[in-house]
Amino acid sequence: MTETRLRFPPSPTGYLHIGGARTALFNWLYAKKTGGKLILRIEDTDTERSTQDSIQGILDGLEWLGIDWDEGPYFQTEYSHDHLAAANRMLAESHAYKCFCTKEELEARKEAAMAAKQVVGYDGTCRNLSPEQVTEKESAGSPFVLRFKVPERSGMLGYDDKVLGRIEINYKEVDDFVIVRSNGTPLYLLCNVVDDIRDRISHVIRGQDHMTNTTRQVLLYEALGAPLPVFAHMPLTLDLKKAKISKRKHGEIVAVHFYQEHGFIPWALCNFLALLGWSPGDDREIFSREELIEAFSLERINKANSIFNYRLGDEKFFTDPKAIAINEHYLRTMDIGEIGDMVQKVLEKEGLWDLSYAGERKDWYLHTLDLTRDRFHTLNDFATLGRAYFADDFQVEKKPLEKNLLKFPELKEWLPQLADRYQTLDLFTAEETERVAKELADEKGVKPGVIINGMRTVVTGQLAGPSMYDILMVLGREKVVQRLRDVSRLFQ
RNA sequence: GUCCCCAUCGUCUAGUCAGGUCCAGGACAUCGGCCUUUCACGCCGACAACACCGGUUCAAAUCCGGUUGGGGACGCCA
Repeated sequence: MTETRLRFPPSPTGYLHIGGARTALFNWLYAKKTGGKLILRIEDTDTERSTQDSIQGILDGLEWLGIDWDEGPYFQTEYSHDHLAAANRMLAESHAYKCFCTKEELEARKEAAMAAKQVVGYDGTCRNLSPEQVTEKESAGSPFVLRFKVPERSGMLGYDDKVLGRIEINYKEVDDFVIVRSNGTPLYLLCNVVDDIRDRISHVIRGQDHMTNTTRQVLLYEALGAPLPVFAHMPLTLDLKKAKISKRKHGEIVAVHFYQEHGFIPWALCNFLALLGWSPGDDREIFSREELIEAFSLERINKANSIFNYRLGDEKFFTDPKAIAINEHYLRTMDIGEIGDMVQKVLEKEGLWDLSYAGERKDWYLHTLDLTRDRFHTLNDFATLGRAYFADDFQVEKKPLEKNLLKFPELKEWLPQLADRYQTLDLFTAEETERVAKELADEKGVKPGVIINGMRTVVTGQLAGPSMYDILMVLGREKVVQRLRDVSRLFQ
């Protein structure tokens, strides 16, 4: 069997979004699965909208996700010679013809067809121009485009789709499409096929929104005398209103960098994306890289579109709850060293990173992450909810402040007293600090919870957290005493 | 409007090709409980779906037809 060759061909007209990332992921998975190659090709023939920033954004996004490629990036504009050669060959072999219809004429005819509720498509006006007529128009300087000449055949035009099965359409439904613009530049339908042939692409995995393109491209392959690749059209990812997700309509929430900025673990996002439109056939939902590659197959890609269940304006569920759940799973179960590397970037960005965390305090650093990660949802939480572990300027949240502190005014006196006792403790251990805290509660005639929760609020700013005495050990006597003594500032 | 594709819990899905083991399984979310003198994690439990109509069959979520619904495409964008 010859090598499988797949490609991811983004057009650099914006950031990488999750739909594109998912397409890239599926292609990557299949390439890995079959021991083949993934080719990255930047389809930048839309010079109006392509930008350098976008190219960089796509590259960065793929790198962050861990989707690597074997060849490229190739740039489509660098192969325009190939595209034009193919177009000229088709013209010479009567697979294409010059069309002199102007945009205005086409527009008028289209509207007329719409009004008359007829099929909207090119009517073939220039298809049967005689050589003399063509020469005449050309010498008159009339601009022209090149149109593909759809064969006059009865019956059906089709292909076998790996996920959808046989797809067919009647030849008469396909109108003659433009392959080269009047300014001489080739169009997507053509470039894409020419490049896929040159790059020896064996499998084309793309969204179902390309299905009509595929039927027309089948004709192009035929005209160019090239064998058809295997086609697999993935279901689309829809928004809550069941519209195709797009950068323009959905903005940040569908951008890969949004997840990076919100503290997602890259592989967690890949894992989530893989489950959107594919399943292994059993109950597994969490996959390592190797497991996913092993389990993946084109046949198990779903036919039906899926909905990206994002939520806007929800603090905890800022995106699809399942994506967050998967992220949490990795956050709690991954090797703490790997988590440490990822959190380092977050802390650096927030100005909370200390070089000693990678040196003499590394054990402390990793222990702290391990202690707190069970309650967190994203990597960013270490710098926000967990800020008190790395800095003194943390915020005391309103809810615990009112519930655990202001409600008990006596704590203004008691907590500094506790600080004094901690200060003079022979051994600052979990057992000792617990004993002393309970002792104080006993003396004051309150439940230990009053002291403990007040202490938690002052020391971490949070309502929830790990075992109080574990926290004290991580923070160390000095910080604990200092924060407890300073409690009066919160009673202002 | 025309063509193409699709249709199982709120969401992601298993089951459909080889009809019975499915009064439909898992996950997320939600709700309840256990655990925890915090909150989570974890564990246990509950709620919740075969779009509709007809046909084939002893038997249909599964096969066939239709209806409805949803999506996509209809560019000198990619």
